[in-house]
Amino acid sequence: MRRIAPDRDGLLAMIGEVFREHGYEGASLALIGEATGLGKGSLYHFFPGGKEEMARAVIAHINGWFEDNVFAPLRDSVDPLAGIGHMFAATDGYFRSGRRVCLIGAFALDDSRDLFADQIRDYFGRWVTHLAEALVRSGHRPDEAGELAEETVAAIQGALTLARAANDLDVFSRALRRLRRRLGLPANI
Amino acid sequence: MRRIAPDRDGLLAMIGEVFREHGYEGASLALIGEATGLGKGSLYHFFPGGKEEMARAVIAHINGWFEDNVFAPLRDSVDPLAGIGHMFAATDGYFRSGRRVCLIGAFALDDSRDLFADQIRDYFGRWVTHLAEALVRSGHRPDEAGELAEETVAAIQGALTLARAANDLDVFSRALRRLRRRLGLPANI
DNA sequence: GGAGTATTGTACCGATTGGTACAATGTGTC
DNA sequence: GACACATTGTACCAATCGGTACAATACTCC
Repeated sequence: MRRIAPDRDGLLAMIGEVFREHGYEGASLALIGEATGLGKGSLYHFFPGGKEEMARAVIAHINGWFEDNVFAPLRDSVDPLAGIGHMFAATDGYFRSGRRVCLIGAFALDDSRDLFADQIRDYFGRWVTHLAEALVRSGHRPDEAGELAEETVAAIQGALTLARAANDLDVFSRALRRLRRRLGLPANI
Repeated sequence: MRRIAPDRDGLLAMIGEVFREHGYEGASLALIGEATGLGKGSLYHFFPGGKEEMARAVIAHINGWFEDNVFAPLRDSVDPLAGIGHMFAATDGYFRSGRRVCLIGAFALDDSRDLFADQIRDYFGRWVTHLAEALVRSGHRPDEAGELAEETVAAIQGALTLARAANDLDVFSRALRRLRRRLGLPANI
Protein backbone atom coordinates (compact mmCIF):
# COMPACT_ATOMS: atom_id res chain seq x y z
CA MET A 1 0.00 0.00 0.00
CA ARG A 2 1.74 3.14 -1.11
CA ARG A 3 1.72 6.22 0.98
CA ILE A 4 1.06 9.42 -0.91
CA ALA A 5 0.52 11.59 2.12
CA PRO A 6 -0.77 14.59 0.21
CA ASP A 7 -0.60 17.75 2.22
CA ARG A 8 -4.01 19.13 2.90
CA ASP A 9 -3.39 22.18 0.73
CA GLY A 10 -2.54 20.12 -2.30
CA LEU A 11 -5.44 17.80 -1.67
CA LEU A 12 -7.93 20.66 -1.42
CA ALA A 13 -6.49 22.18 -4.57
CA MET A 14 -7.02 18.94 -6.49
CA ILE A 15 -10.55 18.47 -5.20
CA GLY A 16 -11.24 22.13 -5.93
CA GLU A 17 -10.37 21.70 -9.58
CA VAL A 18 -12.91 18.89 -9.85
CA PHE A 19 -15.64 21.05 -8.33
CA ARG A 20 -14.59 23.95 -10.50
CA GLU A 21 -14.83 21.99 -13.73
CA HIS A 22 -17.88 19.86 -13.01
CA GLY A 23 -19.90 21.82 -10.46
CA TYR A 24 -21.08 20.45 -7.16
CA GLU A 25 -23.52 17.92 -8.57
CA GLY A 26 -21.25 16.94 -11.42
CA ALA A 27 -18.25 16.32 -9.21
CA SER A 28 -18.77 12.66 -8.42
CA LEU A 29 -16.72 10.81 -5.85
CA ALA A 30 -15.37 8.74 -8.70
CA LEU A 31 -14.00 11.88 -10.40
CA ILE A 32 -12.62 13.19 -7.13
CA GLY A 33 -10.96 9.87 -6.43
CA GLU A 34 -9.48 9.82 -9.90
CA ALA A 35 -8.14 13.37 -9.61
CA THR A 36 -6.60 12.84 -6.18
CA GLY A 37 -5.50 9.25 -6.54
CA LEU A 38 -7.38 8.44 -3.36
CA GLY A 39 -10.03 5.81 -2.87
CA LYS A 40 -13.21 6.28 -0.97
CA GLY A 41 -11.56 4.91 2.14
CA SER A 42 -9.07 7.74 2.21
CA LEU A 43 -11.50 10.43 1.14
CA TYR A 44 -13.97 9.57 3.88
CA HIS A 45 -11.11 9.32 6.33
CA PHE A 46 -10.08 12.92 5.64
CA PHE A 47 -13.61 14.20 5.12
CA PRO A 48 -16.01 12.18 7.27
CA GLY A 49 -18.79 14.50 6.20
CA GLY A 50 -18.44 13.33 2.62
CA LYS A 51 -18.88 15.44 -0.46
CA GLU A 52 -20.47 18.33 1.38
CA GLU A 53 -17.57 18.60 3.80
CA MET A 54 -15.13 18.44 0.90
CA ALA A 55 -16.87 21.32 -0.83
CA ARG A 56 -17.02 23.30 2.38
CA ALA A 57 -13.31 22.78 2.94
CA VAL A 58 -12.52 23.73 -0.64
CA ILE A 59 -14.51 26.96 -0.37
CA ALA A 60 -12.81 27.78 2.92
CA HIS A 61 -9.47 27.07 1.29
CA ILE A 62 -10.23 29.47 -1.55
CA ASN A 63 -11.53 32.01 0.94
CA GLY A 64 -8.22 31.75 2.79
CA TRP A 65 -6.22 32.21 -0.37
CA PHE A 66 -8.12 35.36 -1.23
CA GLU A 67 -7.78 36.60 2.30
CA ASP A 68 -3.99 36.30 2.09
CA ASN A 69 -3.43 37.35 -1.50
CA VAL A 70 -6.23 39.78 -2.25
CA PHE A 71 -7.99 41.11 0.81
CA ALA A 72 -4.91 41.58 3.00
CA PRO A 73 -3.07 43.68 0.40
CA LEU A 74 -6.21 45.75 -0.12
CA ARG A 75 -6.43 46.34 3.61
CA ASP A 76 -2.79 46.72 4.59
CA SER A 77 -1.09 48.50 1.72
CA VAL A 78 0.01 51.96 2.71
CA ASP A 79 -0.69 53.11 -0.82
CA PRO A 80 -4.26 52.04 -1.54
CA LEU A 81 -3.69 52.11 -5.30
CA ALA A 82 -0.80 49.70 -4.88
CA GLY A 83 -3.10 47.39 -2.95
CA ILE A 84 -5.67 47.56 -5.72
CA GLY A 85 -2.97 46.86 -8.27
CA HIS A 86 -1.97 43.86 -6.21
CA MET A 87 -5.59 42.69 -6.25
CA PHE A 88 -5.76 42.79 -10.02
CA ALA A 89 -2.47 40.97 -10.42
CA ALA A 90 -3.49 38.25 -7.96
CA THR A 91 -6.91 37.95 -9.59
CA ASP A 92 -5.45 37.64 -13.06
CA GLY A 93 -3.06 35.00 -11.78
CA TYR A 94 -5.66 33.06 -9.83
CA PHE A 95 -8.09 32.81 -12.73
CA ARG A 96 -5.21 32.09 -15.11
CA SER A 97 -6.16 35.06 -17.26
CA GLY A 98 -9.63 33.64 -17.83
CA ARG A 99 -8.77 29.98 -18.32
CA ARG A 100 -10.14 29.20 -14.89
CA VAL A 101 -13.61 29.86 -13.62
CA CYS A 102 -14.74 31.07 -10.22
CA LEU A 103 -15.89 28.02 -8.28
CA ILE A 104 -17.72 30.12 -5.73
CA GLY A 105 -19.43 32.13 -8.44
CA ALA A 106 -20.53 28.92 -10.13
CA PHE A 107 -21.85 27.55 -6.85
CA ALA A 108 -23.78 30.78 -6.36
CA LEU A 109 -25.82 30.15 -9.49
CA ASP A 110 -27.49 26.81 -8.87
CA ASP A 111 -28.92 24.69 -6.10
CA SER A 112 -25.65 24.38 -4.25
CA ARG A 113 -25.89 28.00 -3.21
CA ASP A 114 -28.38 27.03 -0.53
CA LEU A 115 -25.92 24.56 0.98
CA PHE A 116 -23.04 27.02 1.13
CA ALA A 117 -24.89 30.32 1.33
CA ASP A 118 -22.92 31.70 4.28
CA GLN A 119 -19.51 30.98 2.79
CA ILE A 120 -20.52 32.32 -0.60
CA ARG A 121 -21.95 35.54 0.80
CA ASP A 122 -18.86 35.94 2.96
CA TYR A 123 -16.48 35.57 0.04
CA PHE A 124 -18.09 38.17 -2.18
CA GLY A 125 -19.04 40.41 0.70
CA ARG A 126 -15.49 40.64 1.96
CA TRP A 127 -14.15 41.26 -1.51
CA VAL A 128 -16.52 44.18 -2.09
CA THR A 129 -16.01 45.62 1.39
CA HIS A 130 -12.23 45.56 1.33
CA LEU A 131 -12.07 46.98 -2.16
CA ALA A 132 -14.50 49.73 -1.21
CA GLU A 133 -12.39 50.69 1.78
CA ALA A 134 -9.27 50.87 -0.34
CA LEU A 135 -11.14 53.07 -2.79
CA VAL A 136 -12.20 55.38 0.02
CA ARG A 137 -8.60 55.65 1.14
CA SER A 138 -7.61 56.51 -2.41
CA GLY A 139 -9.98 59.46 -2.41
CA HIS A 140 -13.42 58.24 -3.47
CA ARG A 141 -16.55 59.23 -1.62
CA PRO A 142 -17.84 56.29 0.46
CA ASP A 143 -21.10 55.76 -1.42
CA GLU A 144 -19.36 56.06 -4.75
CA ALA A 145 -16.63 53.68 -3.57
CA GLY A 146 -19.19 51.08 -2.56
CA GLU A 147 -20.84 51.10 -5.97
CA LEU A 148 -17.51 51.07 -7.74
CA ALA A 149 -16.33 48.09 -5.70
CA GLU A 150 -19.52 46.16 -6.31
CA GLU A 151 -19.31 46.99 -9.99
CA THR A 152 -15.71 45.82 -10.18
CA VAL A 153 -16.26 42.46 -8.49
CA ALA A 154 -19.35 41.86 -10.63
CA ALA A 155 -17.42 42.79 -13.76
CA ILE A 156 -14.76 40.22 -12.94
CA GLN A 157 -17.38 37.52 -12.49
CA GLY A 158 -19.16 38.50 -15.66
CA ALA A 159 -15.92 38.58 -17.62
CA LEU A 160 -15.13 35.05 -16.48
CA THR A 161 -18.54 33.88 -17.67
CA LEU A 162 -18.26 35.67 -20.98
CA ALA A 163 -14.69 34.56 -21.60
CA ARG A 164 -15.69 30.93 -21.14
CA ALA A 165 -18.84 31.36 -23.21
CA ALA A 166 -16.93 32.93 -26.08
CA ASN A 167 -13.95 30.64 -25.51
CA ASP A 168 -11.81 33.75 -25.84
CA LEU A 169 -9.34 34.63 -23.12
CA ASP A 170 -8.97 38.17 -24.41
CA VAL A 171 -12.43 38.95 -23.07
CA PHE A 172 -11.07 38.59 -19.56
CA SER A 173 -7.87 40.54 -20.24
CA ARG A 174 -9.81 43.40 -21.79
CA ALA A 175 -12.13 43.52 -18.79
CA LEU A 176 -9.24 43.69 -16.34
CA ARG A 177 -7.58 46.43 -18.38
CA ARG A 178 -10.76 48.52 -18.37
CA LEU A 179 -11.23 48.02 -14.64
CA ARG A 180 -7.65 49.00 -13.86
CA ARG A 181 -8.08 52.21 -15.79
CA ARG A 182 -11.38 53.07 -14.18
CA LEU A 183 -9.97 52.54 -10.70
CA GLY A 184 -7.12 54.94 -11.38
CA LEU A 185 -4.27 52.55 -12.09
CA PRO A 186 -1.72 52.76 -14.90
CA ALA A 187 -2.64 50.60 -17.89
CA ASN A 188 -0.16 47.81 -17.17
CA ILE A 189 1.41 46.74 -13.91
CA MET B 1 -55.61 9.16 -19.11
CA ARG B 2 -55.91 12.89 -18.96
CA ARG B 3 -54.77 15.03 -21.82
CA ILE B 4 -52.78 18.07 -20.83
CA ALA B 5 -51.49 18.95 -24.27
CA PRO B 6 -49.03 21.59 -23.12
CA ASP B 7 -48.03 23.93 -25.88
CA ARG B 8 -44.38 23.60 -26.68
CA ASP B 9 -43.61 27.10 -25.44
CA GLY B 10 -45.06 26.44 -22.01
CA LEU B 11 -43.37 23.07 -21.83
CA LEU B 12 -39.96 24.51 -22.68
CA ALA B 13 -40.50 27.25 -20.13
CA MET B 14 -41.22 24.72 -17.40
CA ILE B 15 -38.25 22.55 -18.31
CA GLY B 16 -36.10 25.67 -18.53
CA GLU B 17 -36.87 26.60 -14.95
CA VAL B 18 -35.67 23.20 -13.80
CA PHE B 19 -32.41 23.58 -15.67
CA ARG B 20 -32.08 27.14 -14.41
CA GLU B 21 -32.46 26.18 -10.76
CA HIS B 22 -30.58 22.90 -10.71
CA GLY B 23 -28.07 23.14 -13.55
CA TYR B 24 -27.74 20.58 -16.31
CA GLU B 25 -26.44 17.76 -14.12
CA GLY B 26 -28.77 18.56 -11.27
CA ALA B 27 -31.87 18.63 -13.42
CA SER B 28 -32.92 14.99 -13.17
CA LEU B 29 -35.68 13.53 -15.28
CA ALA B 30 -37.59 13.02 -12.06
CA LEU B 31 -37.49 16.77 -11.35
CA ILE B 32 -38.40 17.59 -14.92
CA GLY B 33 -41.28 15.18 -14.80
CA GLU B 34 -42.47 16.65 -11.56
CA ALA B 35 -42.27 20.21 -12.86
CA THR B 36 -44.07 19.47 -16.10
CA GLY B 37 -46.52 16.87 -14.88
CA LEU B 38 -45.30 14.55 -17.62
CA GLY B 39 -43.96 11.05 -17.27
CA LYS B 40 -40.95 9.68 -19.03
CA GLY B 41 -43.15 8.31 -21.77
CA SER B 42 -44.31 11.77 -22.72
CA LEU B 43 -40.95 13.44 -22.24
CA TYR B 44 -39.18 10.98 -24.50
CA HIS B 45 -42.00 11.25 -26.97
CA PHE B 46 -41.47 15.01 -27.28
CA PHE B 47 -37.71 14.85 -26.92
CA PRO B 48 -36.45 11.54 -28.31
CA GLY B 49 -32.91 12.74 -27.72
CA GLY B 50 -33.52 12.81 -23.99
CA LYS B 51 -32.10 15.31 -21.57
CA GLU B 52 -29.58 16.71 -24.00
CA GLU B 53 -32.25 17.47 -26.58
CA MET B 54 -34.39 19.07 -23.88
CA ALA B 55 -31.54 21.36 -22.88
CA ARG B 56 -30.79 22.19 -26.48
CA ALA B 57 -34.42 23.06 -27.10
CA VAL B 58 -34.56 25.16 -23.95
CA ILE B 59 -31.47 27.13 -24.94
CA ALA B 60 -32.87 27.66 -28.43
CA HIS B 61 -36.12 28.82 -26.88
CA ILE B 62 -34.30 31.36 -24.73
CA ASN B 63 -32.24 32.41 -27.73
CA GLY B 64 -35.46 33.01 -29.63
CA TRP B 65 -36.95 35.05 -26.83
CA PHE B 66 -33.90 37.29 -26.72
CA GLU B 67 -33.91 37.56 -30.47
CA ASP B 68 -37.47 38.88 -30.41
CA ASN B 69 -37.37 40.97 -27.26
CA VAL B 70 -33.79 42.19 -27.02
CA PHE B 71 -31.81 41.83 -30.20
CA ALA B 72 -34.54 42.89 -32.62
CA PRO B 73 -35.26 46.17 -30.80
CA LEU B 74 -31.52 46.85 -30.67
CA ARG B 75 -31.28 46.29 -34.40
CA ASP B 76 -34.51 47.82 -35.63
CA SER B 77 -35.20 50.83 -33.44
CA VAL B 78 -34.88 54.05 -35.40
CA ASP B 79 -33.58 55.71 -32.26
CA PRO B 80 -30.70 53.51 -31.06
CA LEU B 81 -30.99 54.82 -27.51
CA ALA B 82 -34.63 53.76 -27.44
CA GLY B 83 -33.56 50.30 -28.55
CA ILE B 84 -30.99 50.14 -25.79
CA GLY B 85 -33.58 51.28 -23.29
CA HIS B 86 -35.83 48.51 -24.54
CA MET B 87 -33.00 46.05 -23.99
CA PHE B 88 -32.59 47.07 -20.37
CA ALA B 89 -36.30 46.89 -19.68
CA ALA B 90 -36.59 43.47 -21.28
CA THR B 91 -33.50 42.25 -19.44
CA ASP B 92 -34.78 43.48 -16.11
CA GLY B 93 -38.08 41.79 -16.77
CA TYR B 94 -36.59 38.52 -17.97
CA PHE B 95 -34.31 38.11 -14.99
CA ARG B 96 -37.08 39.26 -12.67
CA SER B 97 -34.90 42.05 -11.33
CA GLY B 98 -32.27 39.57 -10.21
CA ARG B 99 -34.51 36.83 -8.82
CA ARG B 100 -33.77 34.69 -11.82
CA VAL B 101 -30.40 33.54 -13.00
CA CYS B 102 -29.07 33.25 -16.54
CA LEU B 103 -29.35 29.59 -17.54
CA ILE B 104 -26.99 30.03 -20.45
CA GLY B 105 -24.46 31.82 -18.27
CA ALA B 106 -24.65 29.02 -15.73
CA PHE B 107 -24.18 26.42 -18.45
CA ALA B 108 -21.13 28.33 -19.67
CA LEU B 109 -19.35 27.80 -16.38
CA ASP B 110 -19.21 24.05 -15.99
CA ASP B 111 -18.91 20.88 -18.00
CA SER B 112 -22.11 21.42 -19.88
CA ARG B 113 -20.49 24.24 -21.84
CA ASP B 114 -18.76 21.67 -24.02
CA LEU B 115 -22.08 20.08 -24.94
CA PHE B 116 -23.73 23.35 -25.92
CA ALA B 117 -20.73 25.46 -26.88
CA ASP B 118 -22.14 26.67 -30.20
CA GLN B 119 -25.46 27.80 -28.76
CA ILE B 120 -23.81 29.49 -25.80
CA ARG B 121 -21.30 31.34 -27.93
CA ASP B 122 -24.07 32.35 -30.29
CA TYR B 123 -26.25 33.78 -27.51
CA PHE B 124 -23.61 36.01 -25.98
CA GLY B 125 -21.99 36.82 -29.30
CA ARG B 126 -25.23 38.11 -30.78
CA TRP B 127 -26.00 40.12 -27.67
CA VAL B 128 -22.64 41.87 -27.76
CA THR B 129 -22.72 42.40 -31.51
CA HIS B 130 -26.18 43.88 -31.66
CA LEU B 131 -25.56 46.13 -28.69
CA ALA B 132 -22.29 47.31 -30.19
CA GLU B 133 -24.01 48.19 -33.44
CA ALA B 134 -26.66 50.18 -31.64
CA LEU B 135 -23.93 52.01 -29.76
CA VAL B 136 -22.19 52.86 -33.01
CA ARG B 137 -25.43 54.23 -34.36
CA SER B 138 -25.79 56.33 -31.22
CA GLY B 139 -22.45 57.97 -31.86
CA HIS B 140 -19.72 55.80 -30.35
CA ARG B 141 -16.57 54.91 -32.20
CA PRO B 142 -16.71 51.26 -33.38
CA ASP B 143 -13.83 49.98 -31.22
CA GLU B 144 -15.11 51.83 -28.20
CA ALA B 145 -18.64 50.54 -28.86
CA GLY B 146 -17.39 46.96 -28.98
CA GLU B 147 -15.67 47.24 -25.63
CA LEU B 148 -18.64 49.01 -24.09
CA ALA B 149 -21.03 46.33 -25.33
CA GLU B 150 -18.85 43.52 -24.04
CA GLU B 151 -18.52 45.30 -20.73
CA THR B 152 -22.27 45.77 -20.46
CA VAL B 153 -23.20 42.16 -21.14
CA ALA B 154 -20.51 40.96 -18.76
CA ALA B 155 -21.71 43.39 -16.09
CA ILE B 156 -25.23 41.98 -16.35
CA GLN B 157 -23.94 38.43 -15.93
CA GLY B 158 -21.74 39.42 -13.02
CA ALA B 159 -24.55 41.30 -11.35
CA LEU B 160 -26.76 38.23 -11.55
CA THR B 161 -24.06 36.15 -9.91
CA LEU B 162 -23.39 38.70 -7.21
CA ALA B 163 -27.06 39.32 -6.51
CA ARG B 164 -27.63 35.62 -5.95
CA ALA B 165 -24.47 35.29 -3.88
CA ALA B 166 -25.43 38.19 -1.64
CA ASN B 167 -29.09 37.24 -1.75
CA ASP B 168 -29.77 40.90 -2.40
CA LEU B 169 -31.83 41.96 -5.39
CA ASP B 170 -30.67 45.55 -5.12
CA VAL B 171 -27.28 44.49 -6.41
CA PHE B 172 -28.89 43.79 -9.77
CA SER B 173 -30.96 46.96 -9.81
CA ARG B 174 -27.97 49.10 -8.98
CA ALA B 175 -25.96 47.47 -11.76
CA LEU B 176 -28.68 48.13 -14.32
CA ARG B 177 -28.97 51.75 -13.19
CA ARG B 178 -25.23 52.31 -13.59
CA LEU B 179 -25.22 50.68 -17.02
CA ARG B 180 -28.14 52.77 -18.22
CA ARG B 181 -26.35 55.92 -17.19
CA ARG B 182 -23.07 54.92 -18.81
CA LEU B 183 -24.78 54.10 -22.07
CA GLY B 184 -26.36 57.51 -22.20
CA LEU B 185 -29.89 56.77 -21.05
CA PRO B 186 -31.97 58.71 -18.56
CA ALA B 187 -31.84 57.23 -15.06
CA ASN B 188 -35.27 55.59 -15.16
CA ILE B 189 -37.31 54.42 -18.11
C1' DG C 1 9.79 -5.55 17.91
C1' DG C 2 5.42 -4.31 19.71
C1' DA C 3 1.60 -1.15 20.59
C1' DG C 4 -1.31 2.29 18.88
C1' DT C 5 -2.86 5.10 15.40
C1' DA C 6 -3.34 6.67 10.46
C1' DT C 7 -4.32 5.39 6.12
C1' DT C 8 -6.05 2.52 2.57
C1' DG C 9 -8.53 -1.04 -0.66
C1' DT C 10 -12.46 -3.62 -1.21
C1' DA C 11 -16.86 -5.18 -0.88
C1' DC C 12 -21.18 -3.84 -0.27
C1' DC C 13 -25.63 -1.02 0.42
C1' DG C 14 -30.11 1.12 -1.11
C1' DA C 15 -31.40 4.86 -3.97
C1' DT C 16 -31.32 7.20 -8.11
C1' DT C 17 -29.52 8.09 -12.64
C1' DG C 18 -30.74 8.45 -17.90
C1' DG C 19 -32.78 5.59 -21.05
C1' DT C 20 -35.75 1.79 -23.51
C1' DA C 21 -39.78 -1.05 -24.62
C1' DC C 22 -44.32 -1.48 -25.19
C1' DA C 23 -49.00 -2.00 -24.48
C1' DA C 24 -52.90 0.87 -23.41
C1' DT C 25 -55.39 4.83 -24.12
C1' DG C 26 -56.53 9.23 -26.07
C1' DT C 27 -57.63 12.14 -30.21
C1' DG C 28 -58.84 13.54 -34.91
C1' DT C 29 -60.53 12.13 -39.54
C1' DC C 30 -63.11 9.86 -42.84
C1' DG D 1 -67.52 3.07 -35.98
C1' DA D 2 -62.93 2.29 -37.89
C1' DC D 3 -58.62 3.59 -38.78
C1' DA D 4 -54.24 6.22 -38.01
C1' DC D 5 -51.56 8.58 -35.17
C1' DA D 6 -50.43 11.08 -30.83
C1' DT D 7 -49.82 10.63 -26.16
C1' DT D 8 -49.17 8.30 -21.91
C1' DG D 9 -48.19 5.00 -17.71
C1' DT D 10 -45.64 1.30 -16.27
C1' DA D 11 -42.21 -1.91 -15.93
C1' DC D 12 -37.73 -2.62 -16.58
C1' DC D 13 -32.59 -2.01 -17.57
C1' DA D 14 -27.53 -1.48 -16.51
C1' DA D 15 -24.76 2.05 -14.57
C1' DT D 16 -23.70 5.14 -11.28
C1' DC D 17 -24.71 7.84 -7.25
C1' DG D 18 -23.12 9.00 -2.21
C1' DG D 19 -22.17 6.53 1.69
C1' DT D 20 -20.84 2.65 5.18
C1' DA D 21 -18.20 -1.19 7.18
C1' DC D 22 -14.20 -3.29 8.05
C1' DA D 23 -10.16 -5.82 7.73
C1' DA D 24 -5.53 -5.14 6.08
C1' DT D 25 -1.72 -2.48 5.76
C1' DA D 26 1.36 1.50 6.70
C1' DC D 27 3.49 4.49 9.83
C1' DT D 28 5.13 6.46 14.47
C1' DC D 29 6.80 6.20 18.77
C1' DC D 30 8.39 3.65 22.67
